[in-house]
Amino acid sequence: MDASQKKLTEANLTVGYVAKRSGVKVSTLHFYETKHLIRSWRNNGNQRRYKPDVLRRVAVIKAAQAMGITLDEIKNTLATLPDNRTPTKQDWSALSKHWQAQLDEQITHMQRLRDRVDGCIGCGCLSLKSCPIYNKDDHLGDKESGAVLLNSELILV
Amino acid sequence: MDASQKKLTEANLTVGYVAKRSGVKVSTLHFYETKHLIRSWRNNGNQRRYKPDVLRRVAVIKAAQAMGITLDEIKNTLATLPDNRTPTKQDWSALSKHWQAQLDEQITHMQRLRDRVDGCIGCGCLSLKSCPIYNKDDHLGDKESGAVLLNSELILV
DNA sequence: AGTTGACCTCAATATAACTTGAGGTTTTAA
DNA sequence: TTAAAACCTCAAGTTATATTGAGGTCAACT
Repeated sequence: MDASQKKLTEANLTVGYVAKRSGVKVSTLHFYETKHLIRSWRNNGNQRRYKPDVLRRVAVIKAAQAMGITLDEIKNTLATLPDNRTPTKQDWSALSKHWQAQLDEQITHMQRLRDRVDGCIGCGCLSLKSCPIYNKDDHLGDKESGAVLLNSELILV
Repeated sequence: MDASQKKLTEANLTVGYVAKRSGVKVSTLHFYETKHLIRSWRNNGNQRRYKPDVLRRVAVIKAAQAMGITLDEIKNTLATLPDNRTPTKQDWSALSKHWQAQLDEQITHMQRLRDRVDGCIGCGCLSLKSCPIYNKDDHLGDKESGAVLLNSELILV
């Protein structure tokens, strides 16, 4: 029985093992702990020990980050997981739905943005009178030529 | 003729005007200038003056940032604009194509990620033997239960 | 001509998300 | 049993992207 097997059957993982398995540095795990994204307890020698579900938590954190979600938001969402017991299939599933909705939103936002970029930057009209997009839906008080960004929506005027 | 009209017909804009029109702070324009994202010249009193196309540049910078593109990458792309003359419709259009491709890539990435999250986190199997997704496409050497993130692809094992 | 608002520079501060390093302890394994 | 590897804490450093403030100048209106 090798070291990692032993750790796994005992279900208390060392920080080095978790780092290796989850692909993050030990310092990152320390950092996440100070941010209350993960938890550990200590052995007699004051070393951290983790339950195996920390691996899933870290994977979820990384996936959420890849979606552009901040650690603070991630912490809030992870907080919806049960405190007293190991998360179940249903718990993770609920989380998944949450991320999924967020991703859908982002994708939609990106698509709108892409279309705007296509329409407005691509248009390249460079002046108010000749901009078909601007002339189609005119709602800016200021009629000078130029460009503005309103609420993350690109508008060239 | 009010102040902004005067500035526009003279085609040299003050930093305050550009800030107001583009929706960023004066300090941000200073900052962008140190990063070579925008340019200005100085009047007799050492104050910045801008050509009107700076408004479009700033709008493009903001739009690109909203896509998750870094200022460094934006600078590189903006560098493809002509140095010697004011960008034309064709110039901006080329830029647009560049962003659009990037956005398409990101959207695809997000969609794949969402599907993974749906499939893998949502699956919630919590163990190797029962994970249909893992069992379908098994390419990890390590067969212990847990979770890893490989190349931004979420994989639970 | 004088006051007020806009501008200037440069240094410091802010936030997120980590990383690095120093100095010391614990665990593991030959 | 002892040396190496892994761990500990705490402070400082890092990168990106700005923002704020101090101390001083310039421009615009009355």
